Amino acid sequence: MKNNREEKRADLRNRLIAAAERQIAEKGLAGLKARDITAEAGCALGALYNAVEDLDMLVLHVNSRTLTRLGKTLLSAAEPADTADDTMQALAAAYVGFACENRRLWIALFEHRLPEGREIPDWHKRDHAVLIEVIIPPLRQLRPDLDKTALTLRARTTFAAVHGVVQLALQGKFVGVPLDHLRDEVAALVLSMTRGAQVART
Amino acid sequence: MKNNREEKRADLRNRLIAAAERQIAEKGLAGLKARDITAEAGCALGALYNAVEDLDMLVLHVNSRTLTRLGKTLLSAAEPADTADDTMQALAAAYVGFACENRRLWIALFEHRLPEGREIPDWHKRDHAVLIEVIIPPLRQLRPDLDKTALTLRARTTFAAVHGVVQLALQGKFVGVPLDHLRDEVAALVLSMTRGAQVART
DNA sequence: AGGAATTCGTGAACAGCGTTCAATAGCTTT
DNA sequence: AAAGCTATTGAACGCTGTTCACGAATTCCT
Repeated sequence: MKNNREEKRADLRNRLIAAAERQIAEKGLAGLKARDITAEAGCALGALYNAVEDLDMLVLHVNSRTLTRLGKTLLSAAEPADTADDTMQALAAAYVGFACENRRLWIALFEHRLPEGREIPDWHKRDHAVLIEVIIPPLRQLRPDLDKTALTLRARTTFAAVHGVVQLALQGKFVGVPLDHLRDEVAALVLSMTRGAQVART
Repeated sequence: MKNNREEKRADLRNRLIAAAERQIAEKGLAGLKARDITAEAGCALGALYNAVEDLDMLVLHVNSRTLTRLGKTLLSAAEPADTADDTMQALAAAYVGFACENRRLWIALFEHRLPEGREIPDWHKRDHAVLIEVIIPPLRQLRPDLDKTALTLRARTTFAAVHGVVQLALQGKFVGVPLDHLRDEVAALVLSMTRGAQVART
């Protein structure tokens, strides 16, 4: 029975990730403490470092989970729409909705940073990709003149633009848009980007 | 001679802010340590807490300095241009330039967060205002239909959109635009926003 | 000018943090 | 059933920001 061993190991790992996720959702990334996590997961402090390399890596696992949920939300939001404009709007609206409903977890997604010199592991990078991939199909309709790499580049820019508005608003950074206007402003931004894309062709 | 007292006090304060600024520029916000700052400023550890409320507040002072420099950069970039489109492009380009040349200090501007429940003091909020104010004149030309509050709102959105692209690129967040395409992509975004604004009127 | 009063700088001490590690307990294999 | 290996434990470590009693310096008052 080697299964039992790996089973328990994976179980503890999941309990730790779940506890960390719950605590980030409750108190934010800055309020995440190793001792609280292990207490909630029902293990000793040191066990965390056997199940997972680091606290940072634990956060990355939580973030991957959040990204998976966000990806599903975006994919199902993109489906029913017909025109590229509508799809863009639906994606942006879904993004705003997810960020508002999962505020602290969403903030952790972009607030967290590895200590200088450490590289983000590939398995986590892959989970980010969906954010860009969902934008490419509608963007291709709007900009049939762009080739694949230019399209990817523009998709990143488009994502980042919407993301910036949401981020400054959600972290209450004073220069950010007030929360009750966030949806409308994002919609206006996306509209001007899609309209502008069709006119500009740059 | 009350002057001497306040003079020395202000001098130490400035040395502390300068040391913190230099160290953020060198090692980033995460590498900022109270002991290193006081060592560089030439005072004891405890003196920091007499000159300044907190490490957080020291960072805010550094950020205010950065914002003042950024504000000047933007103001002088906006001046010579004639059309609103050009002004917008000049502002965005100046913003990108400043962020790239003052990378760590610029990142600290948006990475730093006060512990939950603490409010950003007014003197620091005021220093943020310039980021929005420079956008309003050209935006008013593009959108003469909007009233003052709607204009402010749209200015925040416009800023946040550009900001988002720069931020994700500069912190190397993988979904971000590669640094060597940043200038072009921001220019393209601004173009589609200005063109889109003139067409959309929303 | 000189003593009193107030303020300031000092650095050891404290509490809290992430992380490590020798010892212990528990499972797996022979 | 015993040996061998791995996982778990929690005390201990080093580093953090912050505090505070003490001594030095400066200002104020007469």
